[in-house]
Formats: sequence, structure tokens, C-alpha cells
Amino acid sequence: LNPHQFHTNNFSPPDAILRTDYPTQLNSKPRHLQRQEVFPQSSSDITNLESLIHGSNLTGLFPAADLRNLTAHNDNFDEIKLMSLALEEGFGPIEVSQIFEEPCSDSGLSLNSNHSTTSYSVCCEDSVGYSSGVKSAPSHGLGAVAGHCQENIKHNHVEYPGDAECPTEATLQQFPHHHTYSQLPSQAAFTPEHHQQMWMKKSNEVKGWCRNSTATNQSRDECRAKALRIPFSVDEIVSMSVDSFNTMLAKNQLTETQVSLLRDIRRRGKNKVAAQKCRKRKLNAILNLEEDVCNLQTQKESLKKEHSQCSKSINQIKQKLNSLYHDIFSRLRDDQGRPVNPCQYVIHCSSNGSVFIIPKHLAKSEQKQDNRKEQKQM
DNA sequence: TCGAGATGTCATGAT
DNA sequence: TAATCATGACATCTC
Repeated sequence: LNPHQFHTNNFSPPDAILRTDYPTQLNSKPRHLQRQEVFPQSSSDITNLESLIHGSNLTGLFPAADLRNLTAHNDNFDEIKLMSLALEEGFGPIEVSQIFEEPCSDSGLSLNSNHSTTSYSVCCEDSVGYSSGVKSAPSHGLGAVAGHCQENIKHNHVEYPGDAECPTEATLQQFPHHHTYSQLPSQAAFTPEHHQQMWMKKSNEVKGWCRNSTATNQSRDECRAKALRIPFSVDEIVSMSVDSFNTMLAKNQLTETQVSLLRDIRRRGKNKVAAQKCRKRKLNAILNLEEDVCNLQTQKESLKKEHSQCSKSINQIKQKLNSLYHDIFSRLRDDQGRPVNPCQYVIHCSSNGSVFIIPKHLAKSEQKQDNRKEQKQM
């Protein structure tokens, strides 16, 4: 487990897309000037942000050099600026937080939803406060909670080279983002109604993005993990042994939120595999049962044929026996040479093999005695 | 627009 | 006792 390696793989700083897109939109002078007025401390914010990050528990996860890379690329600052711009455009803090909350806010940190929700709102308030010059460090740690918030913002305007596995990349490219509402035909037309319309538009766009992002839930967890600056992939979190997992939790100074997310990711991942296995087993069981049904139907048909043939044989034997019986009686004669009536006499086979012609009523009592003997022998 | 199938997630009981 | 597994139920997405 090499946090540094994962960090460098998964948390590459923004690439040229950020540097080409973002300045293009910020280069319009009036807006830039306006932003300068609103954010007079922007030039010093980078170092302040870096000190904030260094002051947080992130230092337990990332080497100092990587933190410098993060802050040097200024993506966090850009995100804060984006959020501030939204505020500047007339969106209320709550609306802004709602917009940026959408992408990964579904079931999120399900087992700790209260905690995460609370933390998130604080995070966004921090960001707002930051933009307006209040730079007090959040007491709960920027690395975890603010990171979550900022990652959500990232989805709207920053692409990461290392995010290839995240399905949001495609939607990111479709997403107009970058303050498209700042390119309205004229500032005069930018009325409160426009603010409302743009708010609805942005909100719907982000909601659409959110819906798309639910396509692969593992990627959502990837995003969440990245949002909390967790330097492990979902696969690694899920597949590592219990000992490794617990060691990882113990050795890295993780926040409660990070630990909660890690446990959630691991639980969901394990359960997902279990569900897949379960469904596979169920399908196999159904297939096996269908095969059994097929085999039993074949066997049933075969037994039916066999039963039919046996019945035919029995009938043939009965007919032969009957004709033989009548043939015998037709040849029999009593003492006076008269034919024996088959209605009054029967052919009786005794147990010693002797054959007699006896009256029917004697045959019945004889048969009863034979039955008793057989029962005694049994 | 509806329905079926696929998939992820949660709850719960068993191991 | 905690972790994991198995599975029914539900939600959501896709076709």
C-alpha cells in the first residue's frame, strides 16, 4: 500500500483543459475586473490555501511535495472562484451549495448521512466565507470535508487525466460548464428573471449529470473516494485483506468521514460481488431445475410407454390364459362323460404342483387357507 | 410510455 | 464481536 503512488496516479493536477478553458472565460476584462473587486485577496489565497491544507490531517496521507503540487496547480482555488462567481452572479449560498451538492449527493455516505450532510453545508459555507475574505480554517479539516465539496465543483469544470475510469468524463465534456451564463448577449438583459432561468438551467444540467453519473456506481464511489482525497481505488479498498484494511485505517490519520466512506465503499463492493454471485447461483439453479424438469418429462414419457407396453402384455397374457382355460374345460368330462360346466368348477393349482378340477365354493375356502399359510410364513 | 431485464444497494439473518 | 456472506426487496437505469 503506497499512498504516494496512488496519489500520483489518481490525483493528477488539472491538465491543459483547465488552463485553456478557464482563462478564456475569465479573460473578458469587465468580469475579471469585477472579480478582482470581489476577491481582493485572490493573489494570496494560494499560499493561504496551502497552509490550510498543510494544517489539516492531509499531511498524514500525502507527502508535502504532492500537497504543493495540488496547491500550485491552483485547482482548489479555481473551484472556490467558480463557486464565488456563482454567488456573484446572484445565486444564493444555499442555491450554490445545492448546485454543487448534486453530482455525488445521492446515497453518498449512506451510513453516515447525517454527518456528511452537516459537514457538507459547513464546507460550502467555508468556501463562501473564504471568498469573502474570512479565512479561518475549518475545525473539521479541509482535507476531508472541504475536499468533498471541492470535488463536486471539479466535476463541473475541471478534467483530470487520471479520471478515465470515472464515467463522468464523458458527461463532463458534454457539460457546457465554465459559467456559460456569463456569456449572455448583454449585461442589460441579465435580469433577476435571467438569474432564475439560468439557475434552473444549471440545476437541470447538473441534475442530468448526476443521473448520468449513477450509471456505474463503482465510479460514483471512485468519485467519492477522490472527493475525500482517499488515495486508494475502489478495487483496492474492496479486495485488500481485513488486516490490510484495518492497518490502513489505523496508520493513516483519517477523519471519521474518510473512515466511514472507506467502510461504505468496502461494504458496498463486497456486497456487489456477493449479489453478482448470488444472482449467478440463482440463474444456475433455475437452469439446473429447468434441465431437471426436462429430464423428468423425458423419463415420464418413457415410463408411460413402458407402462403401456406392460398393459398390452398383461392383456395378451390374460387373453391367452382365458382361451387356455376354456380350451381345458372344453376337453374335460365328468364321470358320465358329460362336459364340465366352467361356471360351477375351477382349475385349482395346489402348492405341491398338483392340478385339480374342484367346485368353485371349495376353491374359495381353499384359497383362504392358502392365504393364511402365506401370511404365517411371512 | 410501458414492461422486462440488469445492476447496485440496503436490511437482515447466518456463518 | 466484527467481518463476511447470502439473499430478498427495492430503486434505478437501459433497451
